Amino acid sequence: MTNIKDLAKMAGVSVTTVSRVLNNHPYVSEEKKNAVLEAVKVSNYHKNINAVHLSTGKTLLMGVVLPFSDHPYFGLLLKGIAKQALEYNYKLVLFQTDYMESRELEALQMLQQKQIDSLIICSRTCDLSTIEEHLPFGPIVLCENIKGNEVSTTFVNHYNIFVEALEYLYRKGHNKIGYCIGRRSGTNSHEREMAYRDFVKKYNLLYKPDYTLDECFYFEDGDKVIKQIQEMDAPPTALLVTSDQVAAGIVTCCKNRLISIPDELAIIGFDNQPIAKMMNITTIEIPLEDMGKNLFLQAVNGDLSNEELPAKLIERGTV
Amino acid sequence: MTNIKDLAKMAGVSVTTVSRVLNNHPYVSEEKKNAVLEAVKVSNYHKNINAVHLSTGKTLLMGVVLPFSDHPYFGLLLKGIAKQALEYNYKLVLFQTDYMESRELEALQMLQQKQIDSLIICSRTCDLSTIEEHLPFGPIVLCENIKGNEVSTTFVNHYNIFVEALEYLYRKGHNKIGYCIGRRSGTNSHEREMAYRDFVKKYNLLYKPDYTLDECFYFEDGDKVIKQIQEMDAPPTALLVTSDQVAAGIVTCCKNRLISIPDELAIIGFDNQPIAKMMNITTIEIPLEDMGKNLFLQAVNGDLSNEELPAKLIERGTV
DNA sequence: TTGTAAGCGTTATCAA
DNA sequence: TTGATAACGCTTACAA
Repeated sequence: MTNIKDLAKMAGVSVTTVSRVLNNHPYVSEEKKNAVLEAVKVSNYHKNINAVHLSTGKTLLMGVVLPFSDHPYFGLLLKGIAKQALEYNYKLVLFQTDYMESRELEALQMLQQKQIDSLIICSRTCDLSTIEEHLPFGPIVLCENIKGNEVSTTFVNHYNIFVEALEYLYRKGHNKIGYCIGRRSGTNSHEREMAYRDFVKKYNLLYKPDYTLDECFYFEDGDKVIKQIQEMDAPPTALLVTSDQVAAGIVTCCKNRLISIPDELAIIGFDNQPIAKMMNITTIEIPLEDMGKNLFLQAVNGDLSNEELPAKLIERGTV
Repeated sequence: MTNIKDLAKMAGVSVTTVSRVLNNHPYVSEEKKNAVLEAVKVSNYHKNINAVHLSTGKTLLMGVVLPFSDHPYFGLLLKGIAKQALEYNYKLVLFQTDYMESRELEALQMLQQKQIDSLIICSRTCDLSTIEEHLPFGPIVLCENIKGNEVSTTFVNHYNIFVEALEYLYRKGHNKIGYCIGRRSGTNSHEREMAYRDFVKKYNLLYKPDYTLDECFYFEDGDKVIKQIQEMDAPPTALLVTSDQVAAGIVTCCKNRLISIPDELAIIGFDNQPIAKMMNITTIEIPLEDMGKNLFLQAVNGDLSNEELPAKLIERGTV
């Protein structure tokens, strides 16, 4: 495998000159430049990027931590990140964690080892303190509502969104409202629970623990939700579903079982994914792609900021 | 940032000894080992992995090229790859191409530059000759039915699968059969078209170009399919749909429009994703996760092989 | 069991 | 405009 030294010999110049040509630096005569370029061509030369990294201390690699790569929520977020990455000439290193802390630690370790320049954590399992410990090694940005810390964040306000959606359902006459989430832990889930509890308190409703349905990630989980609801003696009349896929699954299942929507059960989805539009599902639009873009920018620039992006209720046919 | 030299000084040993300790090599006295470990701890030392890469010529990084990261087909494939990667202590570098050749070339370039050790291309846009040109720089494996070449491949036989499915529908009394695919180009699509044409010829059926519906990727594309079908003067009575998501979208759309399945329209999906089970869709099971695993193994080991994995018809309620 | 020193392939500093 | 040469931080013969 030819290297820069070989090129220098072939072109009859110094390695410095070769490096200059390779990196488009000024102060190289046209003549020598062509000689180098010619040598590159005939030798089929390619830079060893690892040497570049070692020398420059940069990798143009950004890590992205997410629990599942096969979920549309993260798919969309990733899309936004990837778009910016392309523009900035960065490559992405994916860490699919399945919510296992050990996988997150691997990503943090790669940051320490300078294998990646910075890290975006789309959904976190490890402690915030663990994150902070790794901050000296490079920018880490989070996708959750945390402010005034050392970490940059981009997020939507899930508390406000939840309150807004609950109030909307309440105005429509519902007072038995349940909600579906992915996992119970995590900042987002915590915010939602707070919102729900505050809502229940405000209107003097009964707080029922089983109105909170967890482990709802995919379309097919809709089945499970309906099953669980039907076993209750006082099932909710409306459901806040934090994923359009799950909402779509619920709607489908209801059609199969001849449960009328929204009469017997009202549904509000989340994200405003294409599937929600197709199935005419009322949903909360989350600007996932924009969030991805913003996360990337925070990560490359390494500047500390906490940015809230707006969400919006989209009224359709399931409420 | 402390380096191996600093550690050596701190522990009162040579850099070699430090390196030995760091890599668990034998022939280090317990005493010196502890001294080094202590130095590592107090200095909060972390290897610069780029130096390791430069020195060893390896990166433990594998590239994965796929068109969309937000599609369940590739999600499942990726899952299989990721599982093996974990076991082999490899990290994955993701290249989301949106079927743009330039993105594929970026991946190939990273292979040339030794930034990744090997490359898995889940779906290809560039020429096979382009792939072959890059083979000297590291293993490249493909997920399509190509044999006897320089490249390793793992695939299912889409020709046979299609024939089998078409025959099955024919036996069930269908002779106006259409099919939905993603893109028209690519080895898989080509195989399917061949199978379809051969089937049509075998049974002396009329070949109708508009029975081939392309750009079907997601659930929401089901709508489009039904719309297109309904505009035909002689619409197909059965559809082979190369993605369970799209099949599910079609089934959903049919329910909305009171088109009876399978009486008015029979559907066969592909992949046997969870959504197919939930919606009781007859489908062809493709061992995507296993394929992912196999692709990874071929890529790490760098041995040349072409492996066909079996697919299986799963009879459910849509035919 | 330990250490010296020569790579690995770049970039960057400095002098010419 | 050019070129020596010293980093960058690690691994690994080879010698002791």
